[in-house]
Amino acid sequence: MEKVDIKRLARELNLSISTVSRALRDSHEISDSTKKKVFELARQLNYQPNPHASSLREQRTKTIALIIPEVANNFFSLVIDGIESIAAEKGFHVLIYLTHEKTEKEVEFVRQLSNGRVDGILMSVSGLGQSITHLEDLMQKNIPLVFFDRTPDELDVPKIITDDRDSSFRATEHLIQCGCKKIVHVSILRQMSISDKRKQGYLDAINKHGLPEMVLDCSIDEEETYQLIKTCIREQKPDALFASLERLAIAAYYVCGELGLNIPGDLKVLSFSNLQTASLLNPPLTTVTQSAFDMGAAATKQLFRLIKGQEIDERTITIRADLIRRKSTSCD
Amino acid sequence: MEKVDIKRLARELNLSISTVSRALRDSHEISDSTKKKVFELARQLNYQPNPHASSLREQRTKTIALIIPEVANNFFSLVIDGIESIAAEKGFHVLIYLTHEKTEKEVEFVRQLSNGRVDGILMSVSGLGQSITHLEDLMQKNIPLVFFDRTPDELDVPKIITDDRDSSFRATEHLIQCGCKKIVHVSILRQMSISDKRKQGYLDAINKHGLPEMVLDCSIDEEETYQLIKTCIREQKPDALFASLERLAIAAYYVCGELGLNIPGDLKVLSFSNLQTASLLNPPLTTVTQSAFDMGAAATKQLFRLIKGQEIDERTITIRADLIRRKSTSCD
DNA sequence: TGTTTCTACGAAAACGTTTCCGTAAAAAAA
DNA sequence: TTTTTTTACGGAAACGTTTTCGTAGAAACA
Repeated sequence: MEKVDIKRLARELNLSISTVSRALRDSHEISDSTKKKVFELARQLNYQPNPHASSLREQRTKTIALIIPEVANNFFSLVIDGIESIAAEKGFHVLIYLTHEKTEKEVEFVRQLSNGRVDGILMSVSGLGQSITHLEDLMQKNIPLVFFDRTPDELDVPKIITDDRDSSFRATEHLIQCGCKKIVHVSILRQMSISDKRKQGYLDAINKHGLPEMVLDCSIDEEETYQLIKTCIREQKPDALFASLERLAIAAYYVCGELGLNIPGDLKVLSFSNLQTASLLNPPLTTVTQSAFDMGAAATKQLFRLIKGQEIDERTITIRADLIRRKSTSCD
Repeated sequence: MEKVDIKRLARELNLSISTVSRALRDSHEISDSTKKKVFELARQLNYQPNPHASSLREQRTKTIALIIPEVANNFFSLVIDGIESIAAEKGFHVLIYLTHEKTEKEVEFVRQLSNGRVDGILMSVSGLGQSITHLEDLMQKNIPLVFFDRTPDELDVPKIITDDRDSSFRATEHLIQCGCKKIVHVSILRQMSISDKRKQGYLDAINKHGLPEMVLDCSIDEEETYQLIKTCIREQKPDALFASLERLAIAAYYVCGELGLNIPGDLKVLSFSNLQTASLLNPPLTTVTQSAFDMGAAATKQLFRLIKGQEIDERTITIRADLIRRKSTSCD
């Protein structure tokens, strides 16, 4: 089957390549009659322009890249949904890269993207607190770049974030209103600004009400985390556990199962989470739920503004998270 | 900041473009001394080749496309993980497309990919039973193509599937062994071969044991599905519900909550599902769990074989699903 | 010494587009 | 009628690579 490119169309129609190209792009320089002929043949042969040739010539790719730590995670899945909805609408393609929380991978991906592969990059950084020179390099190259959720504080870049401190504060006050006196905040990845903000919201609420600060920093390792939580619950006997991440709450549920503790009777549990089945858990889990889809959509819209060269008014967009009260923190 | 391309390297080193290109690709035609010089400068200036120029010239892109119905779904999230793990290993890039179960979108994506954008395509089809001419077109163009999970029976293509019939049979027998006599199989998207196979496994087991066939076909609409399940449970009073899809089991859980039915006392529930939190539900849900990560990885490996032009021995790879027994089908 | 074979490199074509520039013929203006 | 403008198109350069082909000079061989 012979290849179908512009050259072929031109040959079959006895036209020049330039004329065919212009006809396809509906240029005013081409007469309606030839346009019609070109369109007709293109349709017949199912002509599709070679995107790499176009990208090379036009110096734009209609493609964006998404770099995230992981995908098997309700938050990021929903974010992808939001991103895709906007990208598809604009006819853009989306490349996806998973760092698995490894900065080296992030550095490598960024390097790969630094020479015209994409028109812009959306990113939720892995392991913050690490070196950010690769991100600075990217900015220097003037590649449109938008961060979401996990953003580097050190850089002045467009970002989409959750009201982490405030929602954490509200969540903590919810626990306090339920009568909890010993609330432990469980967190991970201490280098992440987002964890810090959540912890800060907790601390602010705790201090406002004169309660004791109880903070547990876990590691990345699942098993170690499980043991830490177990020891904490057994020895410190908190009456509420506020998890900064979904997987920490899951671990807490298992620990309670093992220790024979009743939720919410013995321990109230609350977590940042995007679990769709939160209300089906035993017991239904009270969550602080981020609008993940909206964050993805907002980030993408912002990125398109940058790509189009438009000035952006708000460099930081904050999207409110909702506290959804369920049985794991019920008061009776 | 001046652009850094091969031309720039050549100019600064007083070499020709071809020599630089060859040096970068470590050709034996270039002396070690010049190679060293070229590498050094490339490193200094952080040279990255323009991928579109390479793709255009080489007629290969080191990019694959993934077309799936949705991403906010545990199964597909894990599949993506599996795909990415293999792709990253080979230095390939992954484009992601979501059809949201709409065949029109699938057709459009396929059209967009039909002219050299990618080296191959991985796909789980949307709404089977629809027209498949767009897939036939793709095959005619000789674009490497591998299907997984939801595959079109009509086409002779490489595919990765679950042992849907067999695992469904085993699951149904598990319910029967628990003493269930009125087992209803709930399914959706009746045009999907995968649904058919699951239903067939159920029917085979039911008939083998001389029990009544009870089949409920739901629609895509969430609310309608909910009502159908509710009516079915109330009027037909099954003692077990076998859901072909995760979301149907979720709906069943809600229905039972509303009707005040006890799981597993009044109704045992079992479902195909990749929910990570299945064991934390109330009650823990017995699942038939596909090895989603492995399916993604296997599909990608298969695709790479096609891309390399290797003959593939097994055109259909079946990956076994596991029945994980939990409390929702407990016998006591 | 003369001939052949390597070695190491340069010129240029090619990949498939888009667009700048140029120009006949037709139309409009003078 | 002559001049100017417009219309509709063709030629060729350009995007940044890779690779084919060609060739000086060095090395090997006779």
